[in-house]
Amino acid sequence: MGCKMCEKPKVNHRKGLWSPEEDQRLRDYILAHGHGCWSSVPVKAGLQRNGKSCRLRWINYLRPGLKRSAFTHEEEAMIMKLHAIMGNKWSRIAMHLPGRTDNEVKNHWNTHVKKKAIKIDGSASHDTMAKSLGSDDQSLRMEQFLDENNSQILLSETSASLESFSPIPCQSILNVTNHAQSQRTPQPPLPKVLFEDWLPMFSDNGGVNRRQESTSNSEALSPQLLQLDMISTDDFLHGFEAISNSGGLIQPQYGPVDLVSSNETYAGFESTHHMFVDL
DNA sequence: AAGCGCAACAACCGCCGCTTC
DNA sequence: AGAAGCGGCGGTTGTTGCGCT
Repeated sequence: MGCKMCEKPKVNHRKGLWSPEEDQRLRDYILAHGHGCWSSVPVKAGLQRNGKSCRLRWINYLRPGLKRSAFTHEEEAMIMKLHAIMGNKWSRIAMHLPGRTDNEVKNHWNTHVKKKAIKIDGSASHDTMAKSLGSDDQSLRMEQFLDENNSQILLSETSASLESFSPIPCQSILNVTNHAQSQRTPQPPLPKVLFEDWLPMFSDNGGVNRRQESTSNSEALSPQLLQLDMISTDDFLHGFEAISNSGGLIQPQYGPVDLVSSNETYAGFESTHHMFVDL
Protein backbone atom coordinates (compact mmCIF):
# COMPACT_ATOMS: atom_id res chain seq x y z
CA MET A 1 0.00 0.00 0.00
CA GLY A 2 1.04 3.53 -0.39
CA CYS A 3 1.57 5.89 2.40
CA LYS A 4 -1.34 7.04 4.46
CA MET A 5 -0.37 10.58 3.75
CA CYS A 6 -1.54 10.09 0.23
CA GLU A 7 -5.24 9.99 0.85
CA LYS A 8 -6.47 12.71 -1.34
CA PRO A 9 -9.58 13.91 -3.00
CA LYS A 10 -9.91 13.29 -6.68
CA VAL A 11 -8.57 16.25 -8.53
CA ASN A 12 -8.69 17.19 -12.13
CA HIS A 13 -5.01 17.29 -12.70
CA ARG A 14 -3.56 20.01 -14.80
CA LYS A 15 -1.44 18.96 -17.72
CA GLY A 16 0.95 20.59 -20.07
CA LEU A 17 3.73 23.01 -19.50
CA TRP A 18 4.51 24.22 -16.05
CA SER A 19 4.04 27.86 -15.27
CA PRO A 20 6.69 29.77 -13.33
CA GLU A 21 4.25 30.01 -10.44
CA GLU A 22 3.83 26.27 -10.33
CA ASP A 23 7.57 25.81 -10.47
CA GLN A 24 7.98 28.20 -7.62
CA ARG A 25 5.37 26.46 -5.52
CA LEU A 26 6.87 23.07 -6.11
CA ARG A 27 10.39 24.28 -5.50
CA ASP A 28 9.45 26.10 -2.34
CA TYR A 29 7.54 23.17 -1.02
CA ILE A 30 10.20 20.59 -1.69
CA LEU A 31 13.02 22.72 -0.45
CA ALA A 32 11.09 23.32 2.72
CA HIS A 33 9.70 19.88 3.36
CA GLY A 34 11.30 17.38 1.05
CA HIS A 35 9.14 15.48 -1.34
CA GLY A 36 8.33 12.50 0.86
CA CYS A 37 5.42 10.77 -0.79
CA TRP A 38 5.18 12.24 -4.23
CA SER A 39 1.47 11.79 -4.54
CA SER A 40 0.97 13.99 -1.53
CA VAL A 41 3.26 16.71 -2.82
CA PRO A 42 0.81 18.41 -5.18
CA VAL A 43 -1.87 18.47 -2.52
CA LYS A 44 0.39 19.95 0.08
CA ALA A 45 2.05 22.32 -2.32
CA GLY A 46 -1.29 23.51 -3.61
CA LEU A 47 -0.73 22.28 -7.12
CA GLN A 48 -3.28 20.77 -9.44
CA ARG A 49 -0.83 18.26 -10.77
CA ASN A 50 -0.38 14.62 -10.10
CA GLY A 51 2.52 13.34 -8.11
CA LYS A 52 4.25 11.86 -11.08
CA SER A 53 4.19 15.11 -12.89
CA CYS A 54 5.66 16.88 -9.87
CA ARG A 55 8.34 14.27 -9.52
CA LEU A 56 9.28 14.55 -13.15
CA ARG A 57 9.33 18.30 -13.06
CA TRP A 58 11.54 18.29 -10.00
CA ILE A 59 13.92 15.67 -11.29
CA ASN A 60 14.25 17.01 -14.77
CA TYR A 61 14.09 20.70 -14.23
CA LEU A 62 13.96 22.07 -10.73
CA ARG A 63 16.34 19.88 -8.82
CA PRO A 64 19.44 21.74 -7.75
CA GLY A 65 22.67 20.64 -9.28
CA LEU A 66 21.33 20.17 -12.75
CA LYS A 67 23.39 21.40 -15.61
CA ARG A 68 21.36 23.40 -18.01
CA SER A 69 24.16 24.04 -20.39
CA ALA A 70 24.63 22.38 -23.74
CA PHE A 71 26.16 18.96 -23.82
CA THR A 72 29.91 19.03 -24.19
CA HIS A 73 31.82 16.91 -26.64
CA GLU A 74 33.05 14.87 -23.73
CA GLU A 75 29.55 14.23 -22.56
CA GLU A 76 28.42 13.30 -26.03
CA ALA A 77 31.29 10.90 -26.41
CA MET A 78 30.44 9.41 -23.07
CA ILE A 79 26.82 8.99 -24.06
CA MET A 80 27.76 7.28 -27.26
CA LYS A 81 30.09 4.92 -25.52
CA LEU A 82 27.72 4.11 -22.74
CA HIS A 83 24.84 3.66 -25.10
CA ALA A 84 26.90 1.21 -27.10
CA ILE A 85 27.27 -0.84 -23.97
CA MET A 86 24.01 -0.38 -22.17
CA GLY A 87 21.55 0.41 -24.89
CA ASN A 88 18.61 2.59 -23.99
CA LYS A 89 19.24 2.48 -20.29
CA TRP A 90 18.99 6.20 -20.02
CA SER A 91 18.86 6.39 -16.28
CA ARG A 92 22.04 4.38 -16.00
CA ILE A 93 23.75 6.43 -18.63
CA ALA A 94 22.65 9.57 -16.86
CA MET A 95 24.24 8.33 -13.66
CA HIS A 96 27.57 8.67 -15.38
CA LEU A 97 26.86 12.23 -16.34
CA PRO A 98 26.63 14.37 -13.24
CA GLY A 99 24.02 17.03 -13.51
CA ARG A 100 22.23 15.38 -16.38
CA THR A 101 18.89 13.64 -16.22
CA ASP A 102 17.79 10.54 -18.02
CA ASN A 103 15.23 12.53 -19.93
CA GLU A 104 17.82 15.03 -21.00
CA VAL A 105 20.19 12.31 -22.11
CA LYS A 106 17.43 10.51 -23.92
CA ASN A 107 16.30 13.62 -25.73
CA HIS A 108 19.83 14.56 -26.59
CA TRP A 109 20.45 11.12 -27.92
CA ASN A 110 17.36 11.15 -30.07
CA THR A 111 18.07 14.54 -31.52
CA HIS A 112 21.84 14.80 -31.70
CA VAL A 113 23.95 11.88 -30.78
CA LYS A 114 22.00 9.20 -32.57
CA LYS A 115 22.77 10.77 -35.89
CA LYS A 116 26.42 11.12 -35.06
CA ALA A 117 26.62 7.56 -33.84
CA ILE A 118 25.11 6.29 -37.03
CA LYS A 119 27.40 8.46 -39.04
CA ILE A 120 30.51 7.35 -37.24
CA ASP A 121 30.10 3.65 -37.13
CA GLY A 122 26.82 2.71 -38.59
CA SER A 123 25.34 0.25 -36.21
CA ALA A 124 28.48 -0.28 -34.26
CA SER A 125 26.68 1.19 -31.38
CA HIS A 126 24.10 -0.63 -29.43
CA ASP A 127 22.71 -3.02 -32.00
CA THR A 128 25.97 -4.69 -32.76
CA MET A 129 27.23 -4.51 -29.25
CA ALA A 130 24.03 -5.85 -27.86
CA LYS A 131 24.24 -8.85 -30.11
CA SER A 132 27.80 -9.52 -29.25
CA LEU A 133 27.11 -9.16 -25.61
CA GLY A 134 24.25 -11.52 -25.96
CA SER A 135 22.17 -10.61 -22.98
CA ASP A 136 21.26 -7.91 -20.56
CA ASP A 137 23.04 -9.84 -17.93
CA GLN A 138 26.24 -9.71 -19.84
CA SER A 139 25.92 -6.07 -20.62
CA LEU A 140 25.30 -5.53 -16.99
CA ARG A 141 28.48 -7.33 -16.16
CA MET A 142 30.27 -5.26 -18.72
CA GLU A 143 28.89 -2.16 -17.12
CA GLN A 144 30.02 -3.32 -13.73
CA PHE A 145 33.40 -4.06 -15.10
CA LEU A 146 33.62 -0.62 -16.53
CA ASP A 147 32.51 0.89 -13.31
CA GLU A 148 34.96 -1.10 -11.34
CA ASN A 149 37.67 0.15 -13.57
CA ASN A 150 36.39 3.64 -13.34
CA SER A 151 35.58 3.45 -16.99
CA GLN A 152 39.15 3.92 -17.89
CA ILE A 153 38.56 1.72 -20.85
CA LEU A 154 35.82 3.87 -22.11
CA LEU A 155 37.89 6.89 -21.76
CA SER A 156 41.03 5.55 -23.19
CA GLU A 157 39.18 4.59 -26.31
CA THR A 158 37.51 7.85 -26.67
CA SER A 159 38.69 10.82 -28.63
CA ALA A 160 41.73 12.75 -27.64
CA SER A 161 39.63 15.44 -26.18
CA LEU A 162 38.50 13.03 -23.60
CA GLU A 163 41.98 12.61 -22.37
CA SER A 164 41.70 15.99 -20.81
CA PHE A 165 39.57 14.65 -18.05
CA SER A 166 40.63 11.61 -16.21
CA PRO A 167 38.17 10.12 -13.85
CA ILE A 168 39.33 10.47 -10.35
CA PRO A 169 38.03 7.95 -7.93
CA CYS A 170 35.33 9.70 -6.07
CA GLN A 171 36.78 8.88 -2.75
CA SER A 172 39.79 10.91 -3.57
CA ILE A 173 37.71 13.81 -4.69
CA LEU A 174 35.02 13.86 -2.20
CA ASN A 175 35.80 12.03 0.94
CA VAL A 176 32.14 11.39 1.09
CA THR A 177 30.34 9.97 4.01
CA ASN A 178 30.00 6.37 3.15
CA HIS A 179 26.32 6.25 2.56
CA ALA A 180 26.22 2.54 1.91
CA GLN A 181 27.82 1.94 5.20
CA SER A 182 25.65 4.40 6.97
CA GLN A 183 22.64 2.60 5.64
CA ARG A 184 23.64 -0.54 7.38
CA THR A 185 23.35 1.07 10.73
CA PRO A 186 20.14 2.76 11.66
CA GLN A 187 20.31 6.38 10.71
CA PRO A 188 17.82 9.13 10.79
CA PRO A 189 16.23 9.37 7.39
CA LEU A 190 17.93 11.72 5.04
CA PRO A 191 16.07 14.77 4.05
CA LYS A 192 14.96 13.18 0.89
CA VAL A 193 14.86 16.07 -1.43
CA LEU A 194 18.18 17.66 -0.92
CA PHE A 195 20.38 14.81 -0.16
CA GLU A 196 19.17 11.41 -0.95
CA ASP A 197 18.27 12.41 -4.44
CA TRP A 198 21.75 13.70 -5.02
CA LEU A 199 23.48 10.63 -3.83
CA PRO A 200 23.93 9.29 -7.30
CA MET A 201 26.12 12.28 -7.89
CA PHE A 202 28.10 12.13 -4.75
CA SER A 203 27.82 8.93 -2.88
CA ASP A 204 30.29 6.18 -2.77
CA ASN A 205 27.97 3.59 -4.15
CA GLY A 206 27.18 5.80 -7.04
CA GLY A 207 23.81 5.99 -8.65
CA VAL A 208 22.19 3.06 -7.09
CA ASN A 209 18.57 3.72 -6.71
CA ARG A 210 16.50 1.84 -4.32
CA ARG A 211 15.22 -0.55 -6.86
CA GLN A 212 18.66 -1.47 -7.98
CA GLU A 213 19.80 -1.88 -4.47
CA SER A 214 16.96 -4.13 -3.68
CA THR A 215 17.24 -6.23 -6.78
CA SER A 216 20.83 -7.17 -6.77
CA ASN A 217 23.91 -6.10 -5.03
CA SER A 218 25.88 -7.10 -8.02
CA GLU A 219 24.12 -4.42 -9.92
CA ALA A 220 25.46 -1.81 -7.63
CA LEU A 221 27.28 0.71 -9.67
CA SER A 222 30.43 1.28 -7.84
CA PRO A 223 32.01 4.68 -7.77
CA GLN A 224 30.66 6.35 -10.77
CA LEU A 225 32.80 8.40 -12.93
CA LEU A 226 31.97 11.26 -10.71
CA GLN A 227 33.87 13.56 -12.87
CA LEU A 228 33.18 16.52 -10.79
CA ASP A 229 36.06 18.13 -12.48
CA MET A 230 33.78 18.24 -15.46
CA ILE A 231 31.36 20.39 -13.62
CA SER A 232 32.17 23.99 -13.41
CA THR A 233 31.33 25.66 -10.18
CA ASP A 234 28.67 27.60 -11.98
CA ASP A 235 27.10 24.51 -13.35
CA PHE A 236 27.31 22.82 -10.08
CA LEU A 237 25.70 25.66 -8.30
CA HIS A 238 22.95 25.97 -10.76
CA GLY A 239 19.76 25.62 -8.89
CA PHE A 240 21.20 26.53 -5.58
CA GLU A 241 19.98 30.01 -6.14
CA ALA A 242 16.64 28.44 -5.53
CA ILE A 243 17.77 27.57 -2.07
CA SER A 244 19.08 31.00 -1.52
CA ASN A 245 15.94 32.53 -2.87
CA SER A 246 13.79 30.54 -0.61
CA GLY A 247 15.59 31.76 2.40
CA GLY A 248 18.25 29.16 2.46
CA LEU A 249 16.96 27.28 5.40
CA ILE A 250 16.01 23.70 5.47
CA GLN A 251 13.04 23.34 7.66
CA PRO A 252 13.47 22.26 11.23
CA GLN A 253 12.77 18.61 10.79
CA TYR A 254 15.87 18.33 8.73
CA GLY A 255 18.09 20.27 10.96
CA PRO A 256 19.40 23.74 10.71
CA VAL A 257 21.40 23.58 7.55
CA ASP A 258 22.16 27.05 6.47
CA LEU A 259 22.46 27.23 2.76
CA VAL A 260 22.15 30.95 2.42
CA SER A 261 25.46 31.43 0.83
CA SER A 262 26.02 29.45 -2.28
CA ASN A 263 29.70 29.61 -1.58
CA GLU A 264 29.08 28.03 1.71
CA THR A 265 26.89 25.56 0.03
CA TYR A 266 29.55 24.58 -2.35
CA ALA A 267 32.08 24.50 0.39
CA GLY A 268 29.67 22.31 2.21
CA PHE A 269 29.63 19.97 -0.69
CA GLU A 270 33.33 19.86 -0.91
CA SER A 271 33.37 18.54 2.53
CA THR A 272 30.05 16.96 1.70
CA HIS A 273 29.27 15.23 4.93
CA HIS A 274 28.12 18.50 6.35
CA MET A 275 25.07 17.86 4.27
CA PHE A 276 24.19 14.74 6.18
CA VAL A 277 22.95 16.19 9.31
CA ASP A 278 22.38 14.11 12.34
CA LEU A 279 19.57 15.46 14.35
C1' DA B 1 4.57 39.07 -43.14
C1' DA B 2 2.66 34.54 -43.40
C1' DG B 3 2.89 29.73 -43.84
C1' DC B 4 5.32 25.62 -43.58
C1' DG B 5 8.57 22.14 -42.01
C1' DC B 6 11.88 20.63 -38.99
C1' DA B 7 14.57 20.27 -34.74
C1' DA B 8 14.81 20.50 -29.90
C1' DC B 9 12.90 20.13 -25.68
C1' DA B 10 9.25 19.24 -22.17
C1' DA B 11 5.88 16.43 -20.48
C1' DC B 12 2.76 12.46 -20.57
C1' DC B 13 1.67 7.53 -20.74
C1' DG B 14 1.99 2.82 -19.80
C1' DC B 15 4.39 -0.65 -17.83
C1' DC B 16 7.11 -2.96 -14.27
C1' DG B 17 9.05 -4.06 -9.82
C1' DC B 18 8.93 -3.10 -5.08
C1' DT B 19 6.77 -2.16 -0.70
C1' DT B 20 3.17 -2.13 2.44
C1' DC B 21 -0.99 -3.60 4.37
C1' DA C 1 -0.58 -14.61 -0.49
C1' DG C 2 -2.62 -11.19 -2.82
C1' DA C 3 -4.14 -6.55 -3.69
C1' DA C 4 -3.17 -1.81 -3.94
C1' DG C 5 -0.32 2.02 -4.36
C1' DC C 6 4.04 4.10 -5.28
C1' DG C 7 8.36 5.27 -7.62
C1' DG C 8 11.05 4.72 -11.54
C1' DC C 9 12.02 3.85 -16.33
C1' DG C 10 11.69 4.06 -21.29
C1' DG C 11 8.91 5.18 -25.24
C1' DT C 12 6.05 8.39 -27.27
C1' DT C 13 3.63 12.57 -28.05
C1' DG C 14 2.94 17.50 -27.65
C1' DT C 15 4.69 22.13 -27.76
C1' DT C 16 7.70 25.70 -28.95
C1' DG C 17 11.10 28.10 -31.53
C1' DC C 18 13.58 28.92 -35.58
C1' DG C 19 14.85 28.97 -40.32
C1' DC C 20 13.46 28.78 -44.99
C1' DT C 21 10.45 29.79 -48.85
